[in-house]
Amino acid sequence: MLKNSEFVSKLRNSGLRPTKQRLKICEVLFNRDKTFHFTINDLAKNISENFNEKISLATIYNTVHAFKDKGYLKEITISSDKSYFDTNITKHHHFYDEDTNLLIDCNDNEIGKVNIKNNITGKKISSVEVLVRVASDTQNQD
Amino acid sequence: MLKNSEFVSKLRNSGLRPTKQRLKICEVLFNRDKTFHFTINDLAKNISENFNEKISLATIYNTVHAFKDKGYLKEITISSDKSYFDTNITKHHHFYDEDTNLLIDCNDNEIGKVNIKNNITGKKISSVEVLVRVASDTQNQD
DNA sequence: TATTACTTTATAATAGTTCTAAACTAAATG
DNA sequence: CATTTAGTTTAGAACTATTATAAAGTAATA
Ligand SMILES: [Mn+2]
Ligand SMILES: [Mn+2]
Ligand SMILES: [Zn+2]
Ligand SMILES: [Zn+2]
Repeated sequence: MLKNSEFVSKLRNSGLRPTKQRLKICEVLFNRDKTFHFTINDLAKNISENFNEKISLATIYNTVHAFKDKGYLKEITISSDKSYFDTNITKHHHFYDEDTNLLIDCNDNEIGKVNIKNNITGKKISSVEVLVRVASDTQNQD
Repeated sequence: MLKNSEFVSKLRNSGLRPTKQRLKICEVLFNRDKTFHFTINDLAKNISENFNEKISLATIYNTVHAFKDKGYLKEITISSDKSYFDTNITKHHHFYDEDTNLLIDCNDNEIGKVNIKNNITGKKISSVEVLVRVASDTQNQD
């Protein structure tokens, strides 16, 4: 639940100018109680339907990628034709509901720590992500 | 290391006609000692460069998806713009080398069993996949 | 205020993938 | 074996998510 002036500083501190478009996107993404997952398309739709402002799709892409690069968003890839972004930037894992196409955060009550016994020689681990695909009992359960 | 007549039965048993194109793709994918990972593009290139036969890209897509549906291939999604297929259809996890863009299989010596304590109510787990991204020490380590 | 660097925008380009429909071929039928 | 049927391959078009372009606009700076 941040407010406008805080977004201005946040952007300035990141070397990003606080433009009208970026502030609107900040508001939509970060001015909430809970984190959430979205696609670029979700975000574009949200802005065009719920606000009078129009932000070009290119700007939405640019801004989301800029926010990702600055570490304010994480990208989660589920299927090759859809990319999700996550306002929860802490290390966490996901359930993916194949019936609803929704991502659901896991916490440590749900998935224990992943035990990596051996890493590739000469390489550093940049991330560890678990994806648990779920579907209703009556569906195709590949 | 299967041979042609075995591929013919395998395809027939799956309800797929053993066409020249499918048998060639079987040979390229399954007539080897070790499993491996590939993209559609890798496969198309492999066939066009190493064999005299020409298989249309549409057929390669069709066949790879048919093989996936029959459970002879697994699909692994790393990034939204590239989809990998895996001839190793056992449950296993992956390292992804961000420097080389290569997928590397993990076995139980490398990643312990993932402990899922609570699943979503009313849903069945269809898969559990761990992806460990690695990069060389000197790279950007997000 | 004037200058500069960055940003937004519409639109074009790109690339992976899927669709289409005609030609082709394996399997089934008689 | 000849015919019929259903499944398959193919080139190319279409589709869709994403990125590139370059001109107009805006924030920061001098
Ligand atoms: Mn795509
Ligand atoms: Mn794409
Ligand atoms: Zn999340
Ligand atoms: Zn693998």
